[in-house]
Amino acid sequence: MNLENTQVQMRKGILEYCILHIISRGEVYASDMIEELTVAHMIVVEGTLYPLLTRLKNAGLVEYKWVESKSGPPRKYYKLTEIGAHFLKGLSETWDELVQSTDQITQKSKANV
Amino acid sequence: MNLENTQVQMRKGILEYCILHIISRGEVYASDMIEELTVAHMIVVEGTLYPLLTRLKNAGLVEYKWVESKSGPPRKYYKLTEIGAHFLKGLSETWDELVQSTDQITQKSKANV
DNA sequence: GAATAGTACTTGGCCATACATAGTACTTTA
DNA sequence: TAAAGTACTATGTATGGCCAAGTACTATTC
Repeated sequence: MNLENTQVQMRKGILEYCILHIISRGEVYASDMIEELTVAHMIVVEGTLYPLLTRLKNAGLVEYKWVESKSGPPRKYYKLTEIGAHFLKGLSETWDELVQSTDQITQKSKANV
Repeated sequence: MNLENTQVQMRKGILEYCILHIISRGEVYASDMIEELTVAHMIVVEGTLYPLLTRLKNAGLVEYKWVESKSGPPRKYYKLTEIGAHFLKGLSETWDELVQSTDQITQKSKANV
């Protein structure tokens, strides 16, 4: 039980939420997502992202289309489905509640952080 | 992939953080913790909490003493060790950063939620 | 045009954790 | 002594992040 591992555990589920949000803002492919997550200091590697995207696809939350690239193989550009948009809404509420519950326990208030 | 399962995934790791916080505020035993978590709308069941406490104990983050009860078997009253207090501090920073990163991606600011 | 490098996506295995469920142990009460 | 309640323990399942290796396509270089 080390700090690094706990950080990994904390990311679970949250990553899915973040990915859906990124996709909801416009069509993107995997490398775009990794870059955006990295900018936000949420490190993600390919081996995490690609399986996640496949799960989202299989669950019908996202869909993609192949787009040819000038510099390499074609890319999968993702966008949300209606189901995905609905799911994301529910997830947002869950996240907000979770943050609120955690703040309550850790005795922080969102107002003065 | 349903909402309920994702909620479970979101809780992973965060629960450990909350438990350490609760213990840091004074000596408590398992039922106290479950009650406090329930009040904060973070549902936890015995099968989750007890193994977690055992992990924390084995990692040296918490210690306990047996206290006899007037109504039932003796209870384990937990408190943080020095290592645990230090660990909790690191976890707090991780959590704050994670919330911040997520807010950035979801385009919320903590100031006006 | 064959070899090399770069980009994008895929797959299999490992580990940690939440949860359900069943079980153990102790105390009080009838 | 049996029954009920409380506290803790143990086992098995499923999920998901991560590592590492691999596949496939394109462009570049000789």
